[in-house]
Amino acid sequence: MGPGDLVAVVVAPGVGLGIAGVGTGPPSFVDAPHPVAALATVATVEREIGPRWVMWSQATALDLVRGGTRVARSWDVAAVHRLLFGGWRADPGRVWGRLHELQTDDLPAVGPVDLFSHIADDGDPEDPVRADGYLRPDWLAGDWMADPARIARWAGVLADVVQLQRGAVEVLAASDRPAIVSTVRSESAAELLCAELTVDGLPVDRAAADAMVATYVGPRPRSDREAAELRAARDADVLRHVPATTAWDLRSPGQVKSLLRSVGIEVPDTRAWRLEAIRDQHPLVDALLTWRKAERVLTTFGYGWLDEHLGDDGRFRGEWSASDGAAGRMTASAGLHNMPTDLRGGVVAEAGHVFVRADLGQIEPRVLAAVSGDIALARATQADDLYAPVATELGVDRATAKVAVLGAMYGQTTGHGAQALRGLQRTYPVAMEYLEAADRTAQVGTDLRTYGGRLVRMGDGAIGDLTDREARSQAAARGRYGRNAMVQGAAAELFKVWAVTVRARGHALDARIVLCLHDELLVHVPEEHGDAAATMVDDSLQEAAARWSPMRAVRFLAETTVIRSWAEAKP
DNA sequence: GATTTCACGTA
DNA sequence: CGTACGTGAAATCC
Repeated sequence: MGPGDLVAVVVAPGVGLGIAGVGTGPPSFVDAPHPVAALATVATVEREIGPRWVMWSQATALDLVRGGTRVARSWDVAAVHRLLFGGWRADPGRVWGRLHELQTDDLPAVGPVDLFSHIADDGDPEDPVRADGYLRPDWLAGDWMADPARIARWAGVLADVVQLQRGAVEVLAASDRPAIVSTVRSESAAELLCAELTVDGLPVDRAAADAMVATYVGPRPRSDREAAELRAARDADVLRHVPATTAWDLRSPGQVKSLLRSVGIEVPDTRAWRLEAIRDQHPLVDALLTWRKAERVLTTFGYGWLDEHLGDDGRFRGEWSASDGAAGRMTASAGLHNMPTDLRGGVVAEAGHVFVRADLGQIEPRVLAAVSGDIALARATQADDLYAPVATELGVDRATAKVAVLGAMYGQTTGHGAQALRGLQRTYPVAMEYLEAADRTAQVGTDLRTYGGRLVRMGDGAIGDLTDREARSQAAARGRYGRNAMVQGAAAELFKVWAVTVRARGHALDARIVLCLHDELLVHVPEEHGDAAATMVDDSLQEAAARWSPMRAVRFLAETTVIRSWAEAKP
């Protein structure tokens, strides 16, 4: 065994490990009932050899990290499955079935009688593979942990699966997506990073966070009764603008609409941007908008939110996914990705530490230049502000150029951007044709594949009975979805290469990524290494771009600052 | 009780 | 009739 060789590992907490070299011999069981002792084996192999660990999914990485063992490299079977076949579900039964070209729409399940019961009963129960070729549902449900022989066998199944995946990746690489080979590595490492983010959490200063919340909803109520009184007082602040003849519920959009009608304001809905436009029309509107802001903080990002997710160790925790949605972006729960910017003052580096905060500048148009191979647009990426040269080329002002470029990537076809769009088609025909080809492909329901090789499935939409108008509208929506997924997806791929490069290079400085936000990284580092870490983050972007980008000529840049609180970042 | 709608936060 | 996501409360559907 040598560095980078594939080694399959399965973790049965409290029982032991199954380990199998891929293509190098029979699987084995490591008997170590104590979780730390079990994982010490992984740690030793990691240190002495440094293989690429094959895992079924991020769940294994979580087991390892929670046991105090972190590994550098992996092959995450679930992540690779999502790349190859799209969608989100990537449990072992589905992965196995798909690789063996079995029907996976309705997988056999454990439990009461089902269509497969007659098959499930025959064959050797110690064989994870049934007579019909599917994996045994009881094994999938956890019976693989029943004894050492099964655990070892389960590692063997994983090793077989990765051989098949490797074959599928090579076929795809040889046909039209050479980048898939490196995407497999970066997406797998992103799963490791997500496991670490989930376990480590984000540094949040409880007192500072409480103070941020207090500016919107006042100090923490001392009792439920006080909370109810404060709530009533906030409601009354809005309702004093109307006669007290009706008991309006401000939390009900329907009633708010009626409430507005009672003062002569007619709106199709009560969304904030719509009310913002008529803020001066009646004092009620202004009061309502202020109330909404406080209500949002109170219900979603208030004291309850902090109590639920902020640990006594000063770390705020959510669960992280490395590739969600159509485009394969990272997602996080517990509101980590939609925390209002106004509350970022609660995110504070620990004593003796600082944050390095870095965000990619104008990532989507730069990525578009790269994946489409548009030489003219690549030339524009040389500028710090890409929209400036685009505006010059088009003979329009910067704002118009920006709206046009964003509109092209999002599929906007109306409004002021429409005129400039024709200029874009003249000046950057390769990039625009790339977007339009994606649009056309998606419109007819054909699957797409991003530059990095992720399958974007288009087949899921309902076809049903539609009027011509509805059908056209749905086709157009699919077109926008498809063209955006190609850009957003490629941007997510580059972002993850950057993030996992920072993860790897950061070790020497004790720098840890604590937040990923689509185009932004927050890195926590001992303060004496702050400047060095900032340089490392910038260097990592150049390294990532060199590895990822199909075009050397495309320039990527990050704005990087050393800060103590996330609020110090420019908005 | 589960699902959908509306609303709003981030990129 | 630009995109993607997560969350909470009310409305709606079993």
